[in-house]
Amino acid sequence: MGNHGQLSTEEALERLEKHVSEKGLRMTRQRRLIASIMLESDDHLSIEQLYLSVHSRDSNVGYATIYRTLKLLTECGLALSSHFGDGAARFESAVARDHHDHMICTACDKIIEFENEEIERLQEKACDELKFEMTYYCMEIYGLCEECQD
Amino acid sequence: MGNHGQLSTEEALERLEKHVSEKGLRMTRQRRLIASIMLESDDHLSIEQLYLSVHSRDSNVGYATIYRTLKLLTECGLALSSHFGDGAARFESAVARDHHDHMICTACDKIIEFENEEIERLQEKACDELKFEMTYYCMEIYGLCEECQD
DNA sequence: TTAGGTGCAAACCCTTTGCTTTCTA
DNA sequence: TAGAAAGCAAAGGGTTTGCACCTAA
Repeated sequence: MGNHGQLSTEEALERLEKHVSEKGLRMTRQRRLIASIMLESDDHLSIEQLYLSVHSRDSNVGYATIYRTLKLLTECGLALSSHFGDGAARFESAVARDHHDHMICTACDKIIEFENEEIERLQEKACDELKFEMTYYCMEIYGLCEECQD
Repeated sequence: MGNHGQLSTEEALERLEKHVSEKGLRMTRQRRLIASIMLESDDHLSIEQLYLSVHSRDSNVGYATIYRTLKLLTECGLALSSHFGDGAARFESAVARDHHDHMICTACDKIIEFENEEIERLQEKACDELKFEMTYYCMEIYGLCEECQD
């Protein structure tokens, strides 16, 4: 992992531009817009939420561009995707904050975030033992949040 | 969690029958068939694999019944679903073995299973602290397996 | 006998793709 | 100016649903 450190949106955009130009691709208005909305959010955005935000600033952008840009962002480590409960993917900034995990309430769909360095250390140890080279991981705990327990 | 203990297929079927009758539902040939194939497998079965197995024993069973039965099995804790890399759901027996987690090689799609009680203990602790009542969890580590590391 | 279940096909939803037009480098 | 990206709509893949017929209890 080793992606600790809160990059600013500008620094993240630079990283994206660098990544893009290294791959012989091009930076566009849409990519910048989508990236900055994604990076400035603290939430787990669904594609639809993202689409709506983007659309409110540039009503020509379509879903295809959102999907394509998100793929780019994920590739270069600026975004992380999850599939809580599943159905649609959700994305969150990978650089605005340290890695964290999720508890998902199956009654009200609330998402509680938590960090646990000890668990991360144990995961790294488990990977070492099995000679597995971790790129990223996700841990999701499903159950009932305090309010939803009968 | 607390679902340690290797139930036999028969015991698991009894549990399913009990669950089904408690809900005022009915036990059918198809449900028994799908459940036993699912429960006897050591693998992470895709719906398609399951469909093929089931179909080879009863060629009338369709996908709809597989999906509906799997939902039932998941509900009563006999099956667990995951979405490795995502796309299609995969299911595995929740009672044939103790809980374990997965490392998924993003190059060759191999799935490595591992158990780590220490991590489970820390998860429980994290839940206690946040007053979250865990039903189940999944931890997936993505990366490269030994053979796929350049 | 009476809900509930099955099977089939159509519907759905999310995501990807093909193609033409537009724009970055 | 060449080649990548956008935008649209259509295609795809997995999953769910509606409905007529069947079956467990």
